[in-house]
Amino acid sequence: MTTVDETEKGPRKQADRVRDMQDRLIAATVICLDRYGYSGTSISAIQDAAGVSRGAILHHYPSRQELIAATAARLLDAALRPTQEGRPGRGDGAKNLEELLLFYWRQVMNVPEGRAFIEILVACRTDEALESALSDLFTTWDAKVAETARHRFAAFTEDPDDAALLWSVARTFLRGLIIHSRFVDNPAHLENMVRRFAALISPQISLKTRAH
Amino acid sequence: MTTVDETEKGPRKQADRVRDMQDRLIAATVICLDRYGYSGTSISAIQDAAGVSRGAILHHYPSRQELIAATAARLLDAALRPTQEGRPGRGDGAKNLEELLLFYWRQVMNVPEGRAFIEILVACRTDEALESALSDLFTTWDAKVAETARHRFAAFTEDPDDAALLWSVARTFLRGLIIHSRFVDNPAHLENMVRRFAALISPQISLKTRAH
DNA sequence: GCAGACATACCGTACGAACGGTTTGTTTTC
DNA sequence: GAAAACAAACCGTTCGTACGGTATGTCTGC
Repeated sequence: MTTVDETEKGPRKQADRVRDMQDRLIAATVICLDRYGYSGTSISAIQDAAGVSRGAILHHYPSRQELIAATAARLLDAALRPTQEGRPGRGDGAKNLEELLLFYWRQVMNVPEGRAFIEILVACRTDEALESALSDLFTTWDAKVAETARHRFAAFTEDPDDAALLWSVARTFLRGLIIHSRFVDNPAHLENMVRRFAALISPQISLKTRAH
Repeated sequence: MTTVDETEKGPRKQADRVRDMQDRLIAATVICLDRYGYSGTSISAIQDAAGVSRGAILHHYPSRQELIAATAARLLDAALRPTQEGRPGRGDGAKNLEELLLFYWRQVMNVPEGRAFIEILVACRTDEALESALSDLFTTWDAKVAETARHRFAAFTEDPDDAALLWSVARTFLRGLIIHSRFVDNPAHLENMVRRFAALISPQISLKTRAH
């Protein structure tokens, strides 16, 4: 009778409970990083945002740093997907580079997940322990994105790696744009900068038509 | 006899003492921001880096935040100068855009002052008080830089503001490159990205020959 | 020109708050 | 009933800030 699936509430399987709790914790961490920054993302803040007790957090992640690292891993994994498979009806699978960059700006970078990840990246620069815990993840992720870019984009130069290089330049620009927001009061101006950058890069790269 | 200027040591004038102390405090703050990040730049850390007492810091700057704000103001003021007047023999007054961007990357952005300023910018996103204390400074500084860019650069479009827009795009990219460093182990690759970006933007902009 | 009043720069300590992490206790699942 | 999941009280440390006291510089009246 315990194996009967109740759709009401209170998941009974332990594996589900663990997954749900960890999802809640990571989601709360993302929200805190976006709202309060890296230093403001204390265990107490995460506790309040997730609506759980202090012990629950430390049970799944023995230290604050491991929770942050797990959050970074999940964010990287999630950011990998819209590149590989265009999510239907969400704006990816754009026909030109301006549409694609605007999609990335609106749906990947300038969202809580993107801003939270930048907080982690900036913190890694001065946090030795966090950096060493994530550096391997970063390099492999970057290589994976480069490989995807090689398949998806075509550059007008002979160098096959140029498309990947240009795509990393584009991501770098979009990340810088998050920081540049402090100088600009009007969000529309930021999108104009995206469009201007797209105009810069468009003559040098072209979207491959989806083959499959 | 008190008006006789001694060049030996021990500044007697109080105004000199104040200036020297504030210089030391701001320099120490820059070092701490670069090394330990925003959250790690505590009063204790600044105290150790400057080699002064705790009370001396709080005397000149009644709170940690005001010291950070004063540091931001000084960094912005210092960053304004190499654009207006090419410092002799330091690499500015470059002949093409690639040289100029590499100069900015090596001598302005990827230095303790540049990295420290990014820490402040990122902190402003989530620190309401710091943001409101600096937002006016940021907008006026950005406008000043744009004005300088309008005079220094010439864009190949009819829009006179396009040069300023492109220059802000370039600065945004260089700032993003500081963050992108986490993904790259080889610093030479970062300079390659600068060169690739310079190649993107070079056909669209041209350096005005210094008239004066 | 100097003595005393005043203002400013600087120092050391103390206190409240918040943090990360541990320990102990309770509930749920198998 | 044993182990895992969760809750809550607790501890040591560190932070920012405030305050009392001291040294140094500056001004004023005679």
